Amino acid sequence: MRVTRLFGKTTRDVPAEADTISHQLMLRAGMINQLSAGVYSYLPLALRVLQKVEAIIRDEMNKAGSQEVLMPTLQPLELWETSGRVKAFGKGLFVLKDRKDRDLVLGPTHEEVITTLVARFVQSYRDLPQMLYQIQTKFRDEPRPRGGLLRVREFTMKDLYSFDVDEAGLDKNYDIMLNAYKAIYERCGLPAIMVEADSGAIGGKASHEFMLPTPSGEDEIICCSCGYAANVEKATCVKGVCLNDKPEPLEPVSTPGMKTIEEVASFMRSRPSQTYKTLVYVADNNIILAVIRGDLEVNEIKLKNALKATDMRLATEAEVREAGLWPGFVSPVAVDGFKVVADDSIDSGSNFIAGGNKPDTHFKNVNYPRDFKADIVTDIAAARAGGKCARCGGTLNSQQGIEVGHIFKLGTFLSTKLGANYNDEQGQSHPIVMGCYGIGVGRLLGAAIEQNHDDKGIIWPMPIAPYQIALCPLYRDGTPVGEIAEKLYAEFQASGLEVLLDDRKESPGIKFNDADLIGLPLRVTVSPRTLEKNSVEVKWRNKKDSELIPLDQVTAKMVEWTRSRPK
RNA sequence: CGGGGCGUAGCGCAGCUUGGUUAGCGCGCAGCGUUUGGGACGCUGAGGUCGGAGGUUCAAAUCCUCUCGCCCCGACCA
Repeated sequence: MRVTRLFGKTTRDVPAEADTISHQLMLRAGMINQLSAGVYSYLPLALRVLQKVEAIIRDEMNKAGSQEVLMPTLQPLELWETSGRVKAFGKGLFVLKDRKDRDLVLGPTHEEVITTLVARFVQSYRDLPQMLYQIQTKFRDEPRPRGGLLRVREFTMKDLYSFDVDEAGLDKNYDIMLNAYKAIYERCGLPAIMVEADSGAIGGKASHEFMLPTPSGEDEIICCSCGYAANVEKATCVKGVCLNDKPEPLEPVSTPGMKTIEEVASFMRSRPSQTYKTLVYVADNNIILAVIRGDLEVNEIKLKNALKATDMRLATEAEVREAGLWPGFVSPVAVDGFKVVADDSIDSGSNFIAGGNKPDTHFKNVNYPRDFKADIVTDIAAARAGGKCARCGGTLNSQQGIEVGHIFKLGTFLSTKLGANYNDEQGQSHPIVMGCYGIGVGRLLGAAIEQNHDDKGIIWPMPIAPYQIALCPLYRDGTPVGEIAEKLYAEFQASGLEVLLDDRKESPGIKFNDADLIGLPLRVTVSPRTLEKNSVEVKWRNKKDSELIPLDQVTAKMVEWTRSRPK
């Protein structure tokens, strides 16, 4: 492609709407254009990247034994009512009416459609297992699209679904997919970390996310040198054991004005880890108490899952008072009528300090289960960097990342609802066991740039770069620069290289800056200076130095370099 | 949904407080000339319903009301 013909223009100024680096660079490089909030056009440079990523995905999906299909974007709302997921998606569903006033949704995902499809064509265990995928546009009315391509309302997604006769089959296919995913990111030149993930209220028994580590990512990953890695939403850590003396009698203590754990602990000459913290939440319109050791924090996602709540938030101070509780002195002791969820740290010691459930009062020597009851005791604590790894005891680290893939073991809840069953050898009917596996292709593009850029622009990994080589002739009248550049351009293309020829009559500065901005992995400069030595200058985008390569060797070298270098 | 900000040429912005000629500037764009290894320069030129509607006024980019859109923080995000 010639730059003079390429649709899209680079700009020097950063468009005001862009805050995120990848967003800014894509706009400046002329790759995308915003039509409305979270809705973008992809210009040729961006589309080439998307297509390269898709080609890698297709190859890996096919190799894994799955088949490609294409399902409708327009889906009857009724189907979603049958699956019971209208509420789960809530306002995220784009709903519209057709001319006959029937409700339709723009598909935010395709579990419902594919399960219906599979129910139609699978009757017997002989028809299983099956893996089907598509690469298709999804619509989700996000409350707040942001970060350019990182969170949008219309996006391309690869979604694959597995169908098996039993859990063992699912486990096997899940493993196959997990390895295919690793291969995809590897081949894209984008090292992703696989982490344990929360599967949400609807998810099945296991779920993993693939994260591209980058400081600007909005997800936090907790990881350990032993290989443990989990989304902070899901991560666990060792809570340790505290003083475990003989239980003393429960005793109220006057603690005037002391509301925080720190105040109370220091007043009582104790430590936060010797206290209980009690938080008040509203879950599906009911007041609930969450109890946890004072030195730990509640992980609200774990709490929400423990309660199987669809909606949960901290209670306001007014709601706390209205419930007859005293902010700062709330306690599971001497209280009645609330559901209590306790972290399993509550019995990691003895003689804890807890709220008194009346003003300016705490209890000391609180012991579980002697002094209070909990309806649920489970892990609701937030893991954090610096904590101890539950697997190996090592110290946990944390890093930020962008979620670029998510796989779930769904189980049978959808096949049961939608009637996707098979008959076994005995003629008995069973629900099909499902898994689903998604990659956000557009987000991967944004995340790739977040991870691979410098102050000059994008630095594409070779496998997904829109072109492999930027060919920059520095024209000067009376020199053969133009002629030789054209010859190289033809030669490169004939050798199967993807090359972008900057045939503009612009100054070297403009060409170099634009080349850096667009970020093709290799730059080949032809100038009077290099021709004096019968050579061209070749430079890697991610390296400082360049080298001169003789004209008669450069094509062969480029073929070699575009194949062998990972970046 | 709560909080904050912004809509003026393709892009980045000024002008608005205190209403008053043909609404400016930089980049980009078109033409001509001089330049050419890290965003050159000169001259000439094109390009605007000032987001939209209504109102106040002799007069509105500017004041008032309503409305639409976009961005950021939070909530939310199977």
